[in-house]
Amino acid sequence: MDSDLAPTRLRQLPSWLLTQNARIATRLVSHELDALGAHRRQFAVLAALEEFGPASQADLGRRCGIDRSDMVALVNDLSAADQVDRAPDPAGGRRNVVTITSTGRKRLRTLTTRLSRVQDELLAPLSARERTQLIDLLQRVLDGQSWR
Amino acid sequence: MDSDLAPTRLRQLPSWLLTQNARIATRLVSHELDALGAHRRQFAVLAALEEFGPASQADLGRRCGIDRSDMVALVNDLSAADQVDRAPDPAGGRRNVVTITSTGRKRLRTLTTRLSRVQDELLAPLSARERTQLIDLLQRVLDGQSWR
DNA sequence: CGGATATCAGTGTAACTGAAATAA
DNA sequence: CTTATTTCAGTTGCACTGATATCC
Repeated sequence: MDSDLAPTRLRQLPSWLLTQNARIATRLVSHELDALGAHRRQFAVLAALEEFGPASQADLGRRCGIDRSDMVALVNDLSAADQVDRAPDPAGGRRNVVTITSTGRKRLRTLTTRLSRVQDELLAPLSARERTQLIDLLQRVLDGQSWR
Repeated sequence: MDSDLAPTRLRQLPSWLLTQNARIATRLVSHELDALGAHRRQFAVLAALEEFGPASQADLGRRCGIDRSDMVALVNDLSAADQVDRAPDPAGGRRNVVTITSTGRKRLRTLTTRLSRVQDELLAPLSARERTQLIDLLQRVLDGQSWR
């Protein structure tokens, strides 16, 4: 695809621009992570665990924008790779407590550096000032949406 | 999800912001189009046909960022709904010529007004000036990528 | 009884891969 | 033979729905 060949109606439609940008971002990121056998959502979960400490699967889902029902398999995989521990919450309930392991922290560090390289590639057309501007605008659009 | 609860590592990661914004944009758009039995990519194809005139399926794919192999079923559906005509190119080759019909133009007009309402909803947190800024930044990031 | 959670089964869409067939 | 196109078959990741089970 050559996006400069796209119809004006699409090129000026925010929802289309967002999905197309997301598409190329996903492609760049996935390709980068492929070499490590890692997935985008695993990074999100590990980042949430490191920043906020142990959490339930439902919390992780809310924080990362991942459905709780998808979180099950996600935590299964991370747990199988010893990047997180999953244990029933001693406080009771059905709740699990998911904790990042030292292996998980190491993995997170690796993924972080890899991903930051990809961001540079993705945002190459923009100046540093424009990049922070874009980040700010995207955060505000996202924060403006309430759902469920 | 409450995006303001997301880890800093995610909230400042452009690729994550793009995919999350794309997700909510897709949800808003799809929900709006559901009532009409329409799909997002149908709008893209119709828009391309109206702006550039009859085109091959491969051209449509390049213009709209849709894989040629997915374009087959897409044109099948549009054709079944009499929104486009598909005929072998008299110039020869395997190429088809896809043409928008008057039904298709009417459909495109309906979809356009519906979609512009959704954009307002999506970009509600931004001023008019910020919206054009966002559009500009997204266009430039997209244009900066060359692939295949 | 709610209310929150975890889990499972299944669906739909989009994006993509790879190969075959067609025709200049 | 090369190239572009259309088409088909299949895979993957992701988002989502709905139901069930568990626990306070």
